Amino acid sequence: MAITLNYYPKKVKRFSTGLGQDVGSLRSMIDMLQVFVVGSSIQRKAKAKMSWQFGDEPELKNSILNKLSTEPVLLTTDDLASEYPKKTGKPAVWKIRSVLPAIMDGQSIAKNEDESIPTDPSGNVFKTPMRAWPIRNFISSAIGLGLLNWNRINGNISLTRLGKQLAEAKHLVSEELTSDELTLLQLAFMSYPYAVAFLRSLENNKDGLNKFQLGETFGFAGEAGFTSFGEELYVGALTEAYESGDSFRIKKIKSNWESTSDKYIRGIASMLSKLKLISIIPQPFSYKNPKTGKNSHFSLTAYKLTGYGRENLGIALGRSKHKRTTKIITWDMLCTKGNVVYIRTIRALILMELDNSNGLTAGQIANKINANKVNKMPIFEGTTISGEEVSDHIKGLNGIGIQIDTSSSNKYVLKDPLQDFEIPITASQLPKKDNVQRQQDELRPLLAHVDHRYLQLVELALDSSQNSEYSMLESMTMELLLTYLDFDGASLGGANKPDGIAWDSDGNFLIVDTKAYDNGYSLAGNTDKVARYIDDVRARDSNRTSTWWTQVPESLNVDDNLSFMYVSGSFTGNYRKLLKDLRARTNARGGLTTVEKLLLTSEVYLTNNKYGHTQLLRDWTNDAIEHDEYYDQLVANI
DNA sequence: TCGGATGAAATGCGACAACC
DNA sequence: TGGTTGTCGCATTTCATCCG
Repeated sequence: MAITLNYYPKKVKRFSTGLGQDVGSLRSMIDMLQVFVVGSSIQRKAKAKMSWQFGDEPELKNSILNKLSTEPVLLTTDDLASEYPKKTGKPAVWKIRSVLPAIMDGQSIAKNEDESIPTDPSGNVFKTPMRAWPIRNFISSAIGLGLLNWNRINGNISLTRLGKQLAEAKHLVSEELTSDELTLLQLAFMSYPYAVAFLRSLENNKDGLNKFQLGETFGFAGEAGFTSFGEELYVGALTEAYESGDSFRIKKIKSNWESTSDKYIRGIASMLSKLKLISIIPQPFSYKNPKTGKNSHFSLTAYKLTGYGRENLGIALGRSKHKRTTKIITWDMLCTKGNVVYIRTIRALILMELDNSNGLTAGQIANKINANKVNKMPIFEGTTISGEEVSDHIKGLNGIGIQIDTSSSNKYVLKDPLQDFEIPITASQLPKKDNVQRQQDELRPLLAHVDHRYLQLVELALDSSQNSEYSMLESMTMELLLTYLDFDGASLGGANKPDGIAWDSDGNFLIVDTKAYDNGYSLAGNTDKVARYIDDVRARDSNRTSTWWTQVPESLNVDDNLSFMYVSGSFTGNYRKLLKDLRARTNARGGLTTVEKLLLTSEVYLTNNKYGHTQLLRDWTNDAIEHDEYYDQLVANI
């Protein structure tokens, strides 16, 4: 499924992705990408500047330098953009405490707090570093453009494949783009919904549109976070100022009368024009000149589609022979201000329902959302969605560049393929979600290599009604071990036999006991059984009732290399003492493994080459049994 | 103007009190 | 008494215009 609901146990770093207010220079954007390329010229420049400009935090500096030379380069927003706080009325601090300020210049000459001018080691004055906020906007836009990845769990930012291509393309130092860069960036922008929306608005306007006209339909128009001054107000005030000949007021209006949406549009326009997709033209407005009494005119900047723009729009919209581009949507783009979790969730669910259908009416979408399991979440606070609300949201989604058409039967149809994205929900927002789904949602984003059907283990481990001699929990657990974790062995089941046995080419032998209990598995009364199995395989006595041990290769040293493992959803009772007794009694390593731990260790095993059977068996038989005792460490290794 | 810059509002977060 | 909720003050994030 393209859109998934993921549950996060812990707080995740907040970072608003998709749009950027202050992004103008594409050269800075590309330079930023090169920071992620070990040994690139930009990296060398960054390191050189960090050597004298970095604040007095050697550990922080070394940590960043280390990350810069470790492939793949992974940096958090703090590593990339944090700054020393600015004091009101004083110049921004020129000392840096992150990497991007080292290569991204601000607009003014660096000043000390007392307004004196510092010099660099060569004795020259230098530009003050770009502030953290504009830098964050660059990162945010690069994520929206599919050039950078942002990992919500650990906050790491890394290059995408396209980002790497662009970072390694032929470069210039000036703002001018090489043809390689132009090609790659045009491709990126045609997957960037805002840019497509922008071009689409211009398509049928031969005379071009100014930022206010574009603002009427741009983004979630009119919402907080997408405010526009509006053409009427702006042009009206400017006409008045011109007619009264008030040049101070003219200047004031021109430089200050701009709101969020207007700013976004100017930024996107600036980039699209550098990509040759639009041209910038003057749009005249007439007024009566106060001195001459004749009609005169002033101009606003307007934007017009170029031939390249029309061509690329055709690619984005899948016209003629082209296939529609996949549009990049992030959860964070779906609302920026106010009750964001609620609104983003609703909008994401609308997209999800449309993505899963060939067309739905507003009422049908509302019904589906109201019936959705996540509707039990407190973030919905028991409210229900109406068809009218759905229609409003869809209008906004069209505004950010996702094309949702209305069919003749009043059905909404999603035209764009969407890149996979997630609806992230954190623990505090979901206190009462039932255990199974909650834990599955929590694990899902962590499991990149383990097949997600094994998430069923979570459900099976808690459902004691499923217990039988040949339980699903047992067979799935053994299937995981034998199919994915490179063990040989068998799923046995039945009386007087272990649930499962496994061994590997290193000579390790493992007895697996699984049991499903909704309230946790207690070892009390369940240790004798496993002790007997251990004795069985060591004794190899053919007179015993069960001779399951004949399946175990005789080459294995079951006296020294035998381990046992209990698998369940959770464990209760005084299991530490019972486990210790059992280990001593059998002289074997052994432990209790929750299905969560089983899945996480499996993921680590499949992810990390250095984590083999030795580490796997150690983790299955150690004393880290409760969630808090293993979770952080395992997740850190994924 | 372009390409960011900025003070302040909005929001999050830890700690500790208060309240079932 | 224990677990949840309220709140106070500080920290971080994001706005909404501002500006050299």
